[in-house]
Amino acid sequence: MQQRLAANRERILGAARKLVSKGGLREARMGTVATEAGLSTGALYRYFPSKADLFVDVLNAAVDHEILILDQIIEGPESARERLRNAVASFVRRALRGPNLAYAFIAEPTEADVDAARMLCRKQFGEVFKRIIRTGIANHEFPEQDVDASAACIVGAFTEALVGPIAPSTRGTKNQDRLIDAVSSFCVAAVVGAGTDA
Amino acid sequence: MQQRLAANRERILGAARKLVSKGGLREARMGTVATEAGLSTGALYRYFPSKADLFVDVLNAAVDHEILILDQIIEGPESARERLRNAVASFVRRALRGPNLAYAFIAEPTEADVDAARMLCRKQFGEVFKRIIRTGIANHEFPEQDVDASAACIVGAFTEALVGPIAPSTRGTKNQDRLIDAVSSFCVAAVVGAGTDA
DNA sequence: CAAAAAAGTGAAGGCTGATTCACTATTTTG
DNA sequence: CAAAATAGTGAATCAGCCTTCACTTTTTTG
Repeated sequence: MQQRLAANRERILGAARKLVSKGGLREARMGTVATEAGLSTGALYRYFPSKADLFVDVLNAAVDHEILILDQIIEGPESARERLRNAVASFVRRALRGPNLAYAFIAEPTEADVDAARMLCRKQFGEVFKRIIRTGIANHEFPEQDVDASAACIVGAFTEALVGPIAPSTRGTKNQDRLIDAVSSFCVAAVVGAGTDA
Repeated sequence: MQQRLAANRERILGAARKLVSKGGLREARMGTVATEAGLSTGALYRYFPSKADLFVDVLNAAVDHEILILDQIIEGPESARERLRNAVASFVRRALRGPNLAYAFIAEPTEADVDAARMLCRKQFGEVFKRIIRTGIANHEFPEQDVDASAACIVGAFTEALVGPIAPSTRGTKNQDRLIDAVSSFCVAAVVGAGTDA
């Protein structure tokens, strides 16, 4: 019975995740989540106090997972340049593969409450990249640069390349690999060469 | 009397612009626009068939203006690298100065209708950057690269650096200049060095 | 097993905000 | 100037959705 409850909670989160990854927050209705989870709308409110709470949970779970993976890459033994490249490539690859959850999510503002959480998540991603950049500067792989700005640019760059309207079509594994490579090359080159031009 | 009408239309557009640049689309209500313009809500609908139409007009006007400026820079006589740098710097500078209209705008999705327009605008910006990149590749200033991806990355990068939550605080002219420089250096370095790392 | 507690239901309520419309005010026209 | 046309008003309407709640069903407890 405890199990039933826990299972329900999971089913709700799963349903919410699924809906977001399909149509974005914009199209995620509480009613649909309920149906998808096999419950009534009212029941949702025994598990989550509000829509915002539910989706903030979904968001955080997804992002935490992603951050964990990035952290591992960042901690690796390779050169900073290599780690930076891997981090970006990994993020992009995962975004293209899996049902693009965190990604559509990260790019799409909505109600103020969820939005606050979203911003925090982007900041978290930024922090990860700041870390590698600092490391690289410390051991002279990268030139001195505005770390905050560079991190913001990196996050912005791959986000736009992934979900933005400018994004090239990502049909086919061939194109995906090409995109992964293009985006990570872009970011690496930017960080390696930043400041050069000042 | 024709004048009165034209003037009203302008006042409405102006009010809408003002509200968006202050609080974003999210907080722009038709009623507020009306008040701000010195009219009643009903009157707005004699000038624009719907909220979406009104704001699409506002968006397009702002973006057209911006594109025009970018185009001029792109057409200039400098090296491709120089023009790229100038284009990015100009965009960022203008965004930081003026009431950040197009910018908050470009970054913030809403109803499907307006959103479609927003995506088109981003695409337009992308096109401009593709153009310089192609030029630079043609005369061997830049290495071969995925032009679509690079353009997407550029637009994403400066957008995030400007309005994203990662964006460093831009209080003070000093910081602003620093940011302008950091972002344009980042983009130039990326394009100049892209592909190097493949 | 009966009573109490907990979980679940889904239609009704409420809120926010765009859009409409019956009406008034102003302007044009003959 | 009277009549017709056009502009403008703003309260009422409508729509979408989240949230609540009076009630039913299931589970726990003594």
